[in-house]
Amino acid sequence: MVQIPKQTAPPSPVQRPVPTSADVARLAGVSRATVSYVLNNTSTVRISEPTRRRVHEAAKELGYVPHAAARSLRAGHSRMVLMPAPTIPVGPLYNQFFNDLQWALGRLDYTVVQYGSVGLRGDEAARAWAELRPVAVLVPGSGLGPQGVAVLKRSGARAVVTLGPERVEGAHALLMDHDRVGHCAGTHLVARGRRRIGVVMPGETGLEVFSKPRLDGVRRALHGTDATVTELPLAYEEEGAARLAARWRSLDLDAVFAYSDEYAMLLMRALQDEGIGIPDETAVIGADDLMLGRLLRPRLSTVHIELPSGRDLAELVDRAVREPGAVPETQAVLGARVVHRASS
Amino acid sequence: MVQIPKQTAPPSPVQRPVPTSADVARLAGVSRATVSYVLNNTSTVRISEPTRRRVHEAAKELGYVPHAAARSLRAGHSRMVLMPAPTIPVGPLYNQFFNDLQWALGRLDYTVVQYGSVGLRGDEAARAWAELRPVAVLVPGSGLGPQGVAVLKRSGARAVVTLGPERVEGAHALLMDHDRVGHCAGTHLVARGRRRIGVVMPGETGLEVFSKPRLDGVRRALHGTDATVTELPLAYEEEGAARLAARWRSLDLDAVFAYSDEYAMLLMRALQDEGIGIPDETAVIGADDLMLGRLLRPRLSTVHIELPSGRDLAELVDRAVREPGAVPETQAVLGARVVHRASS
DNA sequence: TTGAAAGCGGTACCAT
DNA sequence: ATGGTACCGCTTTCAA
Repeated sequence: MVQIPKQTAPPSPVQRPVPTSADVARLAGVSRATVSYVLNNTSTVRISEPTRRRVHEAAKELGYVPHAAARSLRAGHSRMVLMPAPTIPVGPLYNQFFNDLQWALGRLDYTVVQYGSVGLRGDEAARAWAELRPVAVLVPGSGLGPQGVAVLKRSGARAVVTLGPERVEGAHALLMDHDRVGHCAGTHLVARGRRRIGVVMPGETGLEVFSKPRLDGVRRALHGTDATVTELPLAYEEEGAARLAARWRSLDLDAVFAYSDEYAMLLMRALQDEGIGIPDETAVIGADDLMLGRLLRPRLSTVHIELPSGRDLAELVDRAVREPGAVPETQAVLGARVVHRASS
Repeated sequence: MVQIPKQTAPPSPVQRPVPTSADVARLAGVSRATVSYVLNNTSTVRISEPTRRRVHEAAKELGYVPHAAARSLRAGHSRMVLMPAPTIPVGPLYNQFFNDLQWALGRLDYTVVQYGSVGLRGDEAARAWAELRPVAVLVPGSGLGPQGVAVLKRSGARAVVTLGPERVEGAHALLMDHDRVGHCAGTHLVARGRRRIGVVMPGETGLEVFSKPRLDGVRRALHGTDATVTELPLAYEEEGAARLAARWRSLDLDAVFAYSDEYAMLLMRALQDEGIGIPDETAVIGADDLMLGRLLRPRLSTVHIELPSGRDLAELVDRAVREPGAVPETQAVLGARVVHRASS
């Protein structure tokens, strides 16, 4: 072999063309049809064993990999389930759910693809997704309107499922109404005799999708009682929490629903540093039932959120794909229950 | 194979066929070529304004959305950057990094797709990715071998970038060696006069990718000193932590590197419940520099990890795509530095 | 300014 | 048991 100093190395070492089934056919001395039959194990056609071997060998030698786009173009459909990748910080709860879902859909022979749609919103995004011709689209959060659903369906999506606060015309809906989370928390605090209830509203953008309904839920729980709600804007940083804690007594609250366990931890620490007794002076309850709540002292009361199982959702998707004409199902799937610990 | 007559009346509302550019052409009374010119704003060709309008109107009326697969099939390439979706629980650090990256690649007009490859491993997975003919593939973690890289390149990927502990032949490498994290922690603890150092090894499967190098890093830091390392297997649950804490004094350790801030919190709580003084009796240091560390008392020392900026990685990808022949770059990109707080 | 037609990589009919 | 070939939807010469 000739030694070539790396400096003079050609900028483009022969960029071999990507092998196609035609190349495999040529090398194996058969037709493209035969290659297709062999590599797909087509059962409607018999190929002799020697031929099969030659094809397989040729394919392996060339490093042949079929072209998914060409295949699905010809087939007129794909098994791709598309989900927009979340753009907001998303907790371990969702990650777990998503992994389950992915696994379950994989079992049903679907391919899950998370599509990064940064900067696109609403129907623009729907168009971008539609270009990929997914067989199903799962859309967390709100932001997809009936028009978006229509675009997707017209472009061949056999199932559109929203995972969010409200149903959208034409799409299946897994209602995940965070109102219920707030309602749980509110009901609990009232039942514990609390009357002046603060509700943390996180400052991070994008979280309003969750925080607003949770707040509304608290309000709903308090309806008909003499309890009051105070909104407490709070960024996820120590200083803000400290400032809030410093004026805490002037707020005259006897309880707070801290949006999530993480915000609860932030606030609890600030309150404790300020010498405010938990739960005596102020009860605190979080949400999400994360491990960290159990590690706080006092142990953090929380709202445990139950997401649908990945398997269930996968089955819904599969059903919808097989029966695209069916009336869209709508089911409330967000379970919420209080886990009472020491902080409330 | 049995032919299914298309006329079989579906129980569903008429499943209209997906509109194609031919449909648009027909409705607008022009050729498909013209449609393509208009919708793509092809600058090499002039189309009269009235025609443009008719085409746009027809497209809108039909709800036409171009078929990405057909397009890239014809074009011979795509702008898709593929990343396998992480299967292991991944922290806020990675999520942040990924969002940045996605945004930065979006700016460069790439489309980022996270591919759910559950159950596939190694070169099997590489094949599945290759079927999508992405222009670039970013692979976090180990698990992709030189063969996998070859498969991807042969199928047209112009850039393969690994984000992991070691470089892989043929691929660009962003070395994220967690050894350095452990090394930081170890060095710090030794400098603080600690000599009998425990290292938490998390029980969750999949985390060995990180925990092993971190352990090795601690070992490396202690090399040449008289300090000793003790591995401490620990699942992420209270009971395990309590059991570990119960036998803590018998372990005779004066410091512990707790793998991450979250494990540190778990362990710290258990140690404190056991009455073990932190940092006097045992120093504790975590990693990841999460907010929660600042909220613990004593405040948690930690190793701050610096991932490459999404923009940098995006630029690397773009460079690699434009210059596919270039020698693969290898750069260490994982920054680690101790944030000293009160727990050590 | 517009249209006809070739062809991207596969698949599945219909012959042979 | 195989091969020929017509598509799938789109872009892009080349001609008109």
